[in-house]
Amino acid sequence: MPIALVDCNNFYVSCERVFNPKLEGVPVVVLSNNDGVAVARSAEVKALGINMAEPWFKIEKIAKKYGIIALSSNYTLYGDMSARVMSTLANFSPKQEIYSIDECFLDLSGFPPDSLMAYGQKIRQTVRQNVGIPVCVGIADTKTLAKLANHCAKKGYAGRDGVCDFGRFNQEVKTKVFSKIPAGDVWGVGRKISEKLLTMNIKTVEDLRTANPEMIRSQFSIVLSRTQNELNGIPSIELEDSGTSRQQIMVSRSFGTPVTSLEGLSESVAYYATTAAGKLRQDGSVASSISVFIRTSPFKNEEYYENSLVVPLMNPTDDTTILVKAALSGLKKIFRNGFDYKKSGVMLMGLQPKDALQKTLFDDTDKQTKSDNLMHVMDSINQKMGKGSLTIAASGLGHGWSMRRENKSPSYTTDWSELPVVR
DNA sequence: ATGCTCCTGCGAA
DNA sequence: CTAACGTTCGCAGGAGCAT
Repeated sequence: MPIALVDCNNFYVSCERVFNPKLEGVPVVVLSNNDGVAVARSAEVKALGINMAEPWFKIEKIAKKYGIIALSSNYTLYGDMSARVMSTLANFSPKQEIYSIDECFLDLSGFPPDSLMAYGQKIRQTVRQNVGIPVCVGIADTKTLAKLANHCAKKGYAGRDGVCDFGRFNQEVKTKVFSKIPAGDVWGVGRKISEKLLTMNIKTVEDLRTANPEMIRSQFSIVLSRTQNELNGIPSIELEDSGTSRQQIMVSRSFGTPVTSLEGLSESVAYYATTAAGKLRQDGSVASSISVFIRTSPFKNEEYYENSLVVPLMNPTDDTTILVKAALSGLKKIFRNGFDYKKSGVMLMGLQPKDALQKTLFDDTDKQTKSDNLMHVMDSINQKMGKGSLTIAASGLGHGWSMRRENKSPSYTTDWSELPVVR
């Protein structure tokens, strides 16, 4: 019955610290793409009152004063570190659900209940030793409670040394702990729902747990009902097998500098469609439609414009050239002159496994084989020579729109050419 | 009435 | 130099459409 939620502490910051010990003990933030907002903060930065998703230009003044080190995000590095953490954790349970880049659930059914604290410690020490990343462990009978236990472990509320097992608490102790935690800290309760809960005088986790279930179901949704069940120890969210492939692929970026022309937008859209098609082939899937969107900045005091369009594909495909053409045809229809565009993107939808693809009347086997060969060559060249070595002409070469990354660390684990030279 | 597909809103990391 | 505010994914529920 027990489930563990293992979550890496300040994951991106911790990744950077593994390779640069000078970052230890000093305030560090990692910024999002385009150096836009803070997406990871060290404990020292959190202590300064800097929030998640705080824009960098607002942090910058404080940063100078306190010597905050700001790093551009390096997703290649974090992805590789994540894979190492996850494979280490896989050894601790026959069933693992990788929930995000920095956390996973482990099924601990059948483990002796009184040994779980020690097991949690073992997990922490092993990950720290093998990968160098600090983690916290929360253990409870449902996924929602395991998340909450992890929250407690991180805050040091209850539990010791980064591990918290609710199985050791009786209801009285749980009530005491739950009464101190805001309802908004519960997994599945975001800004909107916690605001609405507050108007009903539901402030804490304990308030939510003991609220009238019929009222929760009628005033909110089936999702919050399940969350409430889980807070009461009734499992209502299944542990999923990782390995089920995703249902959509999204590639979008904000621009470093605004784009006004159709040509500029076309380059970006072609580039994103190319990237998305690569991911699609990696998954071994084909897409049956592609959606394209563009938008201006929602923050500027100018007229806002955003639009999107879904372009259906006659035959589901993983061919870059077809996907790029479709995306560009959609872009042409939604483009309006006279705007400063700040972002564009592409989404592949209706994904299905390529091998299960139904043959249609329009199928041309010879053409299909040629396309597959071309895509294979494209993928292997990009694999050998580095991402973006070979793209289609429509994506251009200048990339004046591409994002800012002023302070990126080297891709230590995945790119030889970025390793520092040692003499 | 019933069953779809599409779109939007919300949440999470 | 100024201005500058992320990305990707799943799910639920309602709208709109066809039958």
